[in-house]
Amino acid sequence: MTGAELEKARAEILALRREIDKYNYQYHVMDQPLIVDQLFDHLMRKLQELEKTYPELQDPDSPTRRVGGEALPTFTTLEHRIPMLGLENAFSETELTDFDARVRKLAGNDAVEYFCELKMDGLAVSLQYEHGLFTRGSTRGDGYRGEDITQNLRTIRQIPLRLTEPLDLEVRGEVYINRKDFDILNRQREDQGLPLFANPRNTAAGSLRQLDPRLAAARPLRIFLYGLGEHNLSLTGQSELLVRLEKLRLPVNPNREICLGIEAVWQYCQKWQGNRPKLPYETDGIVVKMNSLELQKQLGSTARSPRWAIAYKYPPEEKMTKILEIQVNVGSTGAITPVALLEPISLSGTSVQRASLHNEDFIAEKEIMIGDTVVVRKAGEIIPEILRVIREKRTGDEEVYMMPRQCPSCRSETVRLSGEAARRCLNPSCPALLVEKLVHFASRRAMDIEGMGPAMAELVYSHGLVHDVGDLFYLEAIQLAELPRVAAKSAEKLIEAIERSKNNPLRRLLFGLGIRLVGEKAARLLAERFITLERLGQAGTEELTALAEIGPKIAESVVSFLHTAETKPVLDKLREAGVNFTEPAVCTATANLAGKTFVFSGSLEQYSRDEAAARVENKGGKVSSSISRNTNYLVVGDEPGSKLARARELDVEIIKESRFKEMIE
DNA sequence: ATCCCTCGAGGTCA
DNA sequence: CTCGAGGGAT
Repeated sequence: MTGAELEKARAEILALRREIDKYNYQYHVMDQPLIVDQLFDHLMRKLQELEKTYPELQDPDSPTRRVGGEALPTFTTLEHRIPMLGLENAFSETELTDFDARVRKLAGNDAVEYFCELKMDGLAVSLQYEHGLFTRGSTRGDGYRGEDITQNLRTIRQIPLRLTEPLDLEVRGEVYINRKDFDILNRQREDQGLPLFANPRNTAAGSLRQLDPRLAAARPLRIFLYGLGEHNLSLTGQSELLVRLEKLRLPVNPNREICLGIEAVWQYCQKWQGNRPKLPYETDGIVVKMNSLELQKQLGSTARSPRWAIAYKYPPEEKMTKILEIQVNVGSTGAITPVALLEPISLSGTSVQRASLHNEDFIAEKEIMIGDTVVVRKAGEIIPEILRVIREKRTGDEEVYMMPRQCPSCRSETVRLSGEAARRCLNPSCPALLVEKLVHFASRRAMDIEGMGPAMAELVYSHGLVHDVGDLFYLEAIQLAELPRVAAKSAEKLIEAIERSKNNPLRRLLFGLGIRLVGEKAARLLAERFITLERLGQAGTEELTALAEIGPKIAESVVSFLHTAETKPVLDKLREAGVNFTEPAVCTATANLAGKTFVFSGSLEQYSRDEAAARVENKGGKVSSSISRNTNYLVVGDEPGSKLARARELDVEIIKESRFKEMIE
């Protein structure tokens, strides 16, 4: 092969790629096919052949390489350098007006220029481009870290693998599926005898979580981009930003508008609420942002959401159905919760068959009877909720419901402690309660023992292998494999998972023990303060109450748990088995401030400068005494000095003590 | 009074 | 994935 030949091939390949990218864009983003499909396929085949002949000319951003690579064994997580926060919700005009009032107060008194766009009912994702090349993409996750779904995102034809400019940029948007495409997909599945999908949103979510990108490629995923993460574009307004994204050939929703003042926003909301069924995709509301990026920055964010934006949510669909029966569940705290079993109805795209009745006061207040016809809706489009009874529909066959006086599991008497809404089973050896405790102990946020879900917990308990969480650590694979429907392989895996869990930090153990009122937050606080379980055990209520955010109730609950007769044997078993009872001083998993430099100005309420500095360094960050371009955050306390102005000059992010506290915790 | 945590809830898809 | 009631802390 001569050099000239290679050069010729290179030129041809580049031209082909550019051409295909153009047609792709016209077809998938602009919805205006410029050429017939056969011609497009022909070009693709030609490119594929050329790339096969000249492997040295392969390129990861070639249109032939959208579906590449192997199925992943598992997803890895990616950190969002700038958190992907959710939005606060507004459910009425009043709540929008309240939002407007807050914004005007913070930004000055004029009518605010708002940027309104449709809220897509899909999944938020982040796309990273380096020098204009698509390198990484992830889900929103908890807002701070998401899953790396690069391979799947690459299969979405609307996402350019190369931008029209060589920019470093993180764009954020929503992946969704058109209603029509969803119907076609379901018809295909019907033909293939596969189970049908329930709605576009969950299908999109499931598709992005496919480990094999070829499966994701077969789903009709689409995307609209609407925001930025890290970037260095210079822009002044939200609407300008979207135009800029369009120029980069990123797909952007055209149904957007600038509205001057909140009345105009409300009209926009109503207009699109009316037009909702006409849209080719599903929307669940309107996103309202301040258009000025300058003002956005000025208003900043709270821990969970920006102050300069709100999501107006359309009122949820309501339907009538019948209560067939009322069931009671026993929770891991002994709380007995009634649940209504409903005649199945379809609501917001899913089938609804159950709804929580919370407690007996709820039932009494709504005057709910078995057999009643009730109005149901999905709160936030997710959780089924009973709104009210239609009394006119009563036939006289309805039955009054009484919460059971005896625990459905162990028959011991249920009681309602004064001041509590829940009726509880107080029998510490109630089977339902013990199984729930096992499940909680093994759950992901607690000891994270994979394979010990409700079914397995029930199995090992009912076969007498495990009576409390301490017994878990004495299980043997052989015992498990003898249980019905448990294979040798899964038995071994479970034993391994149990073994691994011995190394968990104390906070997970504390949380897992299921001490009343001690959730993740309190468990962590206690673990970090006392370091070992022994030292926590020596603490009295006064010492605990002295801690911020631990009051008398939590303190009492902790002390009584640790000293009650039932606890000791469990802790002995855990200790004997070699379960870790200490909290590691520096947790590398949370060393999330690596490479970040902090500067303080003004006095902090909760920490001395030294303490604050120690916390930052503990997490891998650095503290400096003067502001420079390299400073990542200025933490301002009471009466900040000249550093504040300097930080504004240099565009250093300014955070309050509360935000700082979150970062170091 | 307010903010935020705890706890229990449902449905879908992997 | 997400909500809502209850309740603790301040």
